[in-house]
Amino acid sequence: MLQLQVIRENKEEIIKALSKRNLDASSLLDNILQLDEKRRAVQTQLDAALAELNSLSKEIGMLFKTGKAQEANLLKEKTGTLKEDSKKLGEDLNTTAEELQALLYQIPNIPHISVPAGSTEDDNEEVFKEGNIPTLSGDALPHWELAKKYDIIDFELGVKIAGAGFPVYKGKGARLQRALISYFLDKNTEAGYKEIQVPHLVNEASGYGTGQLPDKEGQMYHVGADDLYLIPTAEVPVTNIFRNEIVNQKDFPICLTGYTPCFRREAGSYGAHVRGLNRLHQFDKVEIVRVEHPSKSYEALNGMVEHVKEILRDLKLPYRIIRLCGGDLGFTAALTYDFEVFSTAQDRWLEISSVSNFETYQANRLKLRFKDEHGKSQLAHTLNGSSLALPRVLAGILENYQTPEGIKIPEVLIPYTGFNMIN
RNA sequence: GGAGAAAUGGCAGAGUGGUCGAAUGCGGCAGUCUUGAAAACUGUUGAGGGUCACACCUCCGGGGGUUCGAAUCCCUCUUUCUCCGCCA
Repeated sequence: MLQLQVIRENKEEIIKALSKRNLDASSLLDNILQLDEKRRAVQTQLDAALAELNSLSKEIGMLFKTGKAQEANLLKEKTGTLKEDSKKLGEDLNTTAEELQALLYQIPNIPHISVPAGSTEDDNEEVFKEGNIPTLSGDALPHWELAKKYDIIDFELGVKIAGAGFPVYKGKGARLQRALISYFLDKNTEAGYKEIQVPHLVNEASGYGTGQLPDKEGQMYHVGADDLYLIPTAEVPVTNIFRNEIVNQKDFPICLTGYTPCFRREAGSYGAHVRGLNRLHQFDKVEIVRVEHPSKSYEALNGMVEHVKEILRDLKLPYRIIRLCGGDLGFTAALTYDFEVFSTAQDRWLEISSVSNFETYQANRLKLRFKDEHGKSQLAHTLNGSSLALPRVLAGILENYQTPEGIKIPEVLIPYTGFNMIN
């Protein structure tokens, strides 16, 4: 959420920046500024009424204390209309503030200066590419065929138990997945991220804190009886650790990593591109989250990008990094780098990580602040990234590491799997 | 699930209708002293709105009510603790 004060002072710049998202925010911002002005005017009136009421009350108290009950009772009568007024003003203030809030929730984050203009993923900018794309024999299979061939992932069984998009991992498939999780967590821990385990269901306030609500309401599974949401990413519970917190500046950088399953309804996305592990309702992910001083957040973002690179180098997977264009950029992000692994057998790139800086957008919703050197509280910056999303890494490994004899296991994973071949 | 108790500032903990945004202790910050540190002493130290700056307003778990006046009384929700039951 953008800060009102920033909107007040930079309306034109914001409109211009948001046009990169193909959004014309001018009338929205005008409405906001108008409501903001109204809100402050009503607040001023209410404050004045309350101030008078307060001083009358004090006076009455004094009069009673000194035994002048008659005078006190006279004053009492004067409070009636003041109370009525302040009640009305209070109601007016509440509705105005709510309307204002609802509008503020509709504005996405301002794209970073480096974000390219554009409307679809075709306008994203490739910024880095590394790794060798293996040449596979002609009978190379996509991962869903390999999964069947070696009996390591059972999609049909998942359908029986839950539905499409809930695969069952079996035997060496399950073990490989667990190995990846452990490896990622170890790698992140070595890089200074503190491992934590968090709830997999979150309340509404948390959903608003990181911006999934109200923007992506329909994308999350909702448990109606308890009014909780299944997390679509660990970002939500992990970042919400800091909701309503004022952290110590000395604690920066705050670096956390956590493994969670992720649940996404993925309403409306069906078709050939979602076969196999490509798009699931439930999948595993290891996430890294950082809370940073505003002056350090882009340095931190680059650090996170380098970290994910290193993991992919370790796994010897061919990948590229793209900078998302304005049209593809997530609602809450200022700048996002996506990592994509080339899946040889499918002949396409699969997104396996998304690393973003949210600047103060989430922090403003979360009320996540820190005390600066002058003792003033300021909004912190939040960042996060996947390191990594499991299914597509798994797909990439299965497809790129397949041989006529079976699927080889990347060397760094062998200590975790205990085997070096799926056959 | 049943019965009871509680929720106050970073933490601990007072405060049962008026001058309480809130005693006191610890912690934090600044200073004095010291070669330096510790100790001791002194001062300072919640958040938000509002203002050029003041004034002023709001907040004692959330919401509502009583009252001229609520941290304090009432209702309700949530959470925590104790006991009982059940249970991975």
